[in-house]
Amino acid sequence: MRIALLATPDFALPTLDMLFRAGHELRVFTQPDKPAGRQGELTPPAVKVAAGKYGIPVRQFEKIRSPEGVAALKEFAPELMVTAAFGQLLSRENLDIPKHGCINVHASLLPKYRGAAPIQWAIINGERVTGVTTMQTELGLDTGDILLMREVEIGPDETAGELFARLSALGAEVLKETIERLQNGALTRTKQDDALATKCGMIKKEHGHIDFSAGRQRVHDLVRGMNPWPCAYAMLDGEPVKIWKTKWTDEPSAGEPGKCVLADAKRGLFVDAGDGLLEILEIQFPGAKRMDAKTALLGRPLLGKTFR
RNA sequence: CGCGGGGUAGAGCAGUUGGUAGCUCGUCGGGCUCAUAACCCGGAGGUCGUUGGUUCAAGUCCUUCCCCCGCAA
Repeated sequence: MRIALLATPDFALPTLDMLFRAGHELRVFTQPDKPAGRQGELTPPAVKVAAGKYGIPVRQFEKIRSPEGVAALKEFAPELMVTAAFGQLLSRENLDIPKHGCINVHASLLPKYRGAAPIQWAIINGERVTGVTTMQTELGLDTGDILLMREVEIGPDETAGELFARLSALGAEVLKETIERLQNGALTRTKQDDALATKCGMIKKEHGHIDFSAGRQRVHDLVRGMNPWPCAYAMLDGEPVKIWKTKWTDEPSAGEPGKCVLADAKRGLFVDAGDGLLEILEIQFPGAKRMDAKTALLGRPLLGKTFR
């Protein structure tokens, strides 16, 4: 089938790979190169790089809704359009180009977690289960009819990065099956129950500020959900300290949330999280590299200090 | 040249107004103990990122370059 893939970051790489191997006639539409890194070098989207390796033609648009974008799509004349973490809204004009319309791969169990960062929010909110949904793209934000859905359990210590990797692979699988059913005429549509819908926005750095009075589980969930980006943090002596990894303990609270109740290079770093102690396994101080807490403790006396 | 922080023993950090380097852990040897993430004694280990300079003397001041980290994008 002739398919236009609209995608940008590495979430879509397994999908790109799958479509390529399945032998579809592909063209990739993605975002323009953008400044990234310390030097602000112009960096191409991950999908563009990968497509280049496969020899798949790539077009880049600031707005696929623009006349230029629409014209480029029409020129390719796809039978199907696929979006996966594209990062742009589509117009009616875009959607009407392929006869099969557009299928979106979304990393949540719709109608829950419509929006930008479903994987991270699912973890931050302490969800035990999430998944991937393929849906018929409509104008609303992730509101179209559900085509296929697959669930996965979220591990108690799983990070957003780890779940991201699993769901991006799963996304490719689900899309593969969705396309096969489409070709066999075996695809069914299910309307979303808007009453059950929840929305999530983009993750901002401020969301990572840890409130140690929130309890062990909520802090742990936040740390997992913000890993690897942008990483949860707390203020110590007026400076932001990143908390990369934590571990639940059964030790009782000392009644002073944020306080380093135990800070020993051999035993580890234990912080009061309101309803008990949470062990900090990996930490990163300003200007320093990320390291395990016991190592960091060798040169920094944290006992008695308080994270705010 | 976007802004800022940093490169000191295997690891993490200190090193004040410039005067040939300390701490914690690890490591090696010995001791104590029923035992230990415990304790005691002793030892090894550093051309202080790199280049050039100032000085009687530089980890500590100035300079070149390299690398790491954060912010901003």
